[in-house]
Amino acid sequence: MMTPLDHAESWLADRGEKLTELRREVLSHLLDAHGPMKAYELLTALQKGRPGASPPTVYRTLDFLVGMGLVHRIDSLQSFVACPIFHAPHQGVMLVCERCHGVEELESPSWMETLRNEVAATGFVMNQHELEIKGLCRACQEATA
Amino acid sequence: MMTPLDHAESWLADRGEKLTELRREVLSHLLDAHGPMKAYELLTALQKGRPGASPPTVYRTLDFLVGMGLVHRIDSLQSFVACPIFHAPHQGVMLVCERCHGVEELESPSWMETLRNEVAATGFVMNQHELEIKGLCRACQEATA
DNA sequence: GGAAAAATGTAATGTTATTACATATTGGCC
DNA sequence: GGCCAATATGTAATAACATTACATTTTTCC
Repeated sequence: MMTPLDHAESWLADRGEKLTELRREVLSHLLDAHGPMKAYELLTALQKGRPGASPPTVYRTLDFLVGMGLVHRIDSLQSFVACPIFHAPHQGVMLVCERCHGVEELESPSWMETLRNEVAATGFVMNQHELEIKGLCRACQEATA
Repeated sequence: MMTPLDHAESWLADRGEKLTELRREVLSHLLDAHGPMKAYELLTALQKGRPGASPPTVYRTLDFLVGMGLVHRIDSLQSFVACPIFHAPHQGVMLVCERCHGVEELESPSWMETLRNEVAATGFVMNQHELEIKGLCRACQEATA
């Protein structure tokens, strides 16, 4: 049985990087959360087993994981979420629920190419396709109704 | 000649709100900047003529202007930009240059409806259509090349 | 002109993120 | 094994961003 952490490890190995113990812990917390976590929430969690953990500990590790595509930063929530689909490079679209702050990730939807073309028509070149779309997830629509 | 500030004033009047002196100053600074400004940059600018200005002064005013659609918050830059098109309600797409941090606003592009429909197909309802797309603006592409 | 609502002032604090430098760990090479 | 360089982590301080709570002033409207 291949766990998400195992996947992450081989994903990194393919790129010449290592899943160190610290990185493993951080990613593990994010995976367990099943949703976005704040940097300082992660810090508190880390400090349970690692008394010396400090902000740079967390931010450096997050920078690495985000750079490798294992974690996404959600700007509008100032939070971080484990990427559920890191078996391949992908273009993520984040659906951010404004009520519960849950995040669903849509992989490479069909309109991405249209979007890219129309943006390019203005002379602007998209680098990064992490779009955040805000709204209400299904559960919160039902709860609100 | 109808200045942007005059437009803003009548836009607010139509909605039963006022462009007070403080709001006018903040919006004026944002318009002059021709690009995104940080909250504390605005604060420093305000303090020139208003010694008592403090963080709440700025954040409250920005909240108001954002709420009225005269200003957009750019989450990825933690900055605020005057909206160039507040003559009508619109769906903004922000093209954020990763090099110069300039922001161009695209009004209601044609793929918006497709996007909305495809997102809706997942059970998620979009509330707010302020998308941020990161990349390189034309000028920075040329400078880099 | 007086009460209620809206806007602004003021002080303190909370939250998020970075800088700069020290130490430890790993991996290659002889 | 012993050394060097590169990578990773530890540590202290501080910078940058944002909110809370409450006081005061200004405006609105009867």
